Amino acid sequence: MFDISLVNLFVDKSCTNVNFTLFERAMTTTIVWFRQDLRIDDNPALYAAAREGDILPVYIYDTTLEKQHEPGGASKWWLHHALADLSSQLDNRLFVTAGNPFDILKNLCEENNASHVVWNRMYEHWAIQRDSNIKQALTENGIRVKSFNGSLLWEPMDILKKDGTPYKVYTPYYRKGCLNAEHPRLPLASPSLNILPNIKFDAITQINSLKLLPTIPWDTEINRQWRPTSTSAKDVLSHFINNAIESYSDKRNLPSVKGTSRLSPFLHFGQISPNQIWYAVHDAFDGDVSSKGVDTYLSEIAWREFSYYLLFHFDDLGVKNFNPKFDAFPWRESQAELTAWQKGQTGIPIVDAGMRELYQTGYMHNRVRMIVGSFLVKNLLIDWRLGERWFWDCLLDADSASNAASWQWVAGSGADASPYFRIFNPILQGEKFDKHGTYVRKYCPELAQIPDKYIHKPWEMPNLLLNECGVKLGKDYPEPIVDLKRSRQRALDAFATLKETA
DNA sequence: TGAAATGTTGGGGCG
DNA sequence: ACGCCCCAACATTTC
Repeated sequence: MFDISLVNLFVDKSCTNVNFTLFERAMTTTIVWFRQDLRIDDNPALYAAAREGDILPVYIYDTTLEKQHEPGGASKWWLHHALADLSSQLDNRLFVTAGNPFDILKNLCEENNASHVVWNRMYEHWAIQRDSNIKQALTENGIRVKSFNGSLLWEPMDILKKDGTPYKVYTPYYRKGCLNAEHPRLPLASPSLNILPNIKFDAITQINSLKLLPTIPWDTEINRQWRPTSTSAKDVLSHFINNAIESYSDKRNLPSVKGTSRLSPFLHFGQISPNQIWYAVHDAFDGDVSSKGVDTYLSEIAWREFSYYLLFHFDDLGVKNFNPKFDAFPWRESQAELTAWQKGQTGIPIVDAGMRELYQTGYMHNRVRMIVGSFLVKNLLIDWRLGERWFWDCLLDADSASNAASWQWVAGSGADASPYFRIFNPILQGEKFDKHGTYVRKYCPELAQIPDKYIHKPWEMPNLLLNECGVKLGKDYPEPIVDLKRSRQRALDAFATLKETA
């Protein structure tokens, strides 16, 4: 549960309207502290600051974070490029540095005679606490501080049940809570900026000094697949709206088809806002968003909101079972099996293809995320938190809210979770969503010659035929590390022990 | 936003 | 014509 006084410090409802007036004085210098809002358009903090006077745009790589809150390897890669992009849009006058945010902000205020600091809010508990402390300390130093909502359609504290408590189930949260609440803020125009100081930084050197890029070049495939700029985010969005959204509900589950928007990393870093997405979709369909594909897509955007909502109201979502019954769950410990899963060497083709896609490209198709998650938690009985950590390190779109909520959902320990007995059969999932093994063949090329009939279960193939396809199980491709049928039963048995103790 | 086990139905082969 | 079995196809229940 959250501390209400902290929330009050953190929230200032008076500035959630579009037509806010930030400060009384006509001309001021305002530090805009960029965090996960790396865009110029529809940026409430930047917009408010620009209307009032000069701005000093700053990005601080926070070196005071606890280890588990530091961005993972893939995230850092994206951040590097997103910062370079933002800086170039700010005429190479984004001040990039690393250290303790409070010290840096305070010094910058003094050096530049800046009297105001603004930022867009984050919703992790540690970030709320950090930001509250900074706000208080700066205020005590005579500096005025305002925070804004730049990353959510609906503020978590505004959507509550009639009894004043937060929703725990997605559908009523979205359909009753969100859709009946005030409409989300319309996207803000790009402000004209008067940036101080009037010098250009060597942006690349500054950003390079954060050492966000990998020392060994594992990012070649990632470089090929992604353009981590805010311009690219808009292109990706309009391409999705023009070409794919209407068939979204049919194609979003097919990992060999680009049927999803692939906007998640842009959203995570705030290179595009949910408001921009929301209204671009509404505008494209003249407000009629009732068709299957469009409705399904918007409800996925709302799942992201729900994840932030849960993280805000239940701040240890990423580390503690939402359903405490799971605290007694008999997780297995097997480093060998965890490693096999991480490296895509489980012997189950659709699982291995997904894990290899993740490792090679920094991304995994959503349907496959569910399949590999179910496999880790249910077939291997490995704690969902270990899966969460691996995704955190490998995903370009790693996001503490979505990651925590989704893993708890998969594990069955979360709010509105998939019931524990819903155990995916990766063979059937493969046959259903990757019928011809296109996806498997792409990421498991050693299986490329295997016919459709056996592509999701090569161990059932007669040895003679396997030889013809050039595959020797246990050598070219692993034997399955678990028996699917037996491990399914083992999971059900393990789950049954919870029921008895409950 | 499951899968497997179990139950039901109905057509066709066959004695 | 009839009963019986088989089994696919679908529905329901259970985990």
